[in-house]
Amino acid sequence: MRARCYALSEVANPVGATQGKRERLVESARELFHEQGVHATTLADVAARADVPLGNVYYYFKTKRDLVAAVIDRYLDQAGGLVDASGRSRSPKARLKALVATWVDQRELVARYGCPMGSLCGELAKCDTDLEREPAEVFAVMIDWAEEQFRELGRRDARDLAESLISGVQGAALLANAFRDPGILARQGRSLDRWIDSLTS
Amino acid sequence: MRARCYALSEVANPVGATQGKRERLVESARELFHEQGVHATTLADVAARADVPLGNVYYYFKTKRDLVAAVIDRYLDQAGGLVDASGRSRSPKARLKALVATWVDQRELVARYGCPMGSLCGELAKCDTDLEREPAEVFAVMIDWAEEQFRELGRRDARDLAESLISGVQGAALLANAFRDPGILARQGRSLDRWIDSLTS
DNA sequence: GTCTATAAGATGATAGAC
DNA sequence: GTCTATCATCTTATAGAC
Repeated sequence: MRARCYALSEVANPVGATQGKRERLVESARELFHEQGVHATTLADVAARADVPLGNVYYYFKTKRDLVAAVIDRYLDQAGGLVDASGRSRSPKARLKALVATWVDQRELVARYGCPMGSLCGELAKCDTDLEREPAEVFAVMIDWAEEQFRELGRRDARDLAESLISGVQGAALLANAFRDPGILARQGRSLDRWIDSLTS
Repeated sequence: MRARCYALSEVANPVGATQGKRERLVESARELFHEQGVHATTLADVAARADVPLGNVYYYFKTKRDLVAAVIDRYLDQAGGLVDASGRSRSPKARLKALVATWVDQRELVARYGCPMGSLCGELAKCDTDLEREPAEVFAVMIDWAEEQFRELGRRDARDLAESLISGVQGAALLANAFRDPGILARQGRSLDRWIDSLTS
């Protein structure tokens, strides 16, 4: 919902003076938060990557916290898109495996910097701002969606299974990052696929 | 190996003038890194909790990086102890479940601040220091140990299973932390227990 | 070994010209 | 709306008295 507000202001002035500066700032921040972490990323870093003067950042975001919130909103939208992208045409099992594949396909990036959402979540969970709980919403979107799929499979324990799935992906991402080894994510992805295939209603 | 060196200097002067100050500093740092994260924790914070004047910290640790390294070493020792603690008397399956229980028993703390080692690992993975890979050693100790247990069960795919186990625990810890819900860790712990029980050689 | 004071540098945020 | 200059603060680290 918050995301929509931001999007609207962009749409209202698509090629105007602001020229997607806000958009560039958010994307630059998202990348840098992933690569270096929120705390280690300065507003000067973000401004430089977005090719925007430092002082101008504050025109778009009153505080650094607001910029972080905007990045979370982008992930929220992305999670929604990820979930929508799994078309209704295929079977629930295929859809679940498609979700897992999203991480496996990005295993090089994940091994280098961790899961974008997972690492952001871990970092913000330790913050004193009012953002601690926000990234959990992103996971909630994915878990809810996975739960639906498991329910379509006729599983009563759909919620548990959904938590297991996301939990498995996130754990694999963490280990892959720790060891800088994309192979861990690939292997765990195959394990999860086999697990999904083996499920009976 | 690094851990032993530090320990020796303590043993050499168990109740001397330094009076375990170094020990207090490491333990305070460990707690604060867990609660707030490494980046957000200042040496002043550590000094205050350890009841040591700020300037004195630098007598024990030349840089903040060195203090972080000492905390990792403590986790390495702890991981070794955790693994040793699982006595040889019980079955491999019981030993594996005992490992899982270690996290489940601490679910309140994990839900609040995340897995101590997992969150440290995630944070350091993004660092530019030479410490990025260190926390992975802690996981390596646990994975190697779990692999042994699975091998005793006669599993050829012991390595994969060991990665799945630790990955499952870490993912559950991450979600529990994101949602501030110890229940997730409890449920995933039960799932992992059932999974271990269901394994055949 | 212990501690105070402070230097040196980085960073979030603001004021105000254009 | 845009951007420069700068303030105020925080944090690592050091110098040097005791």
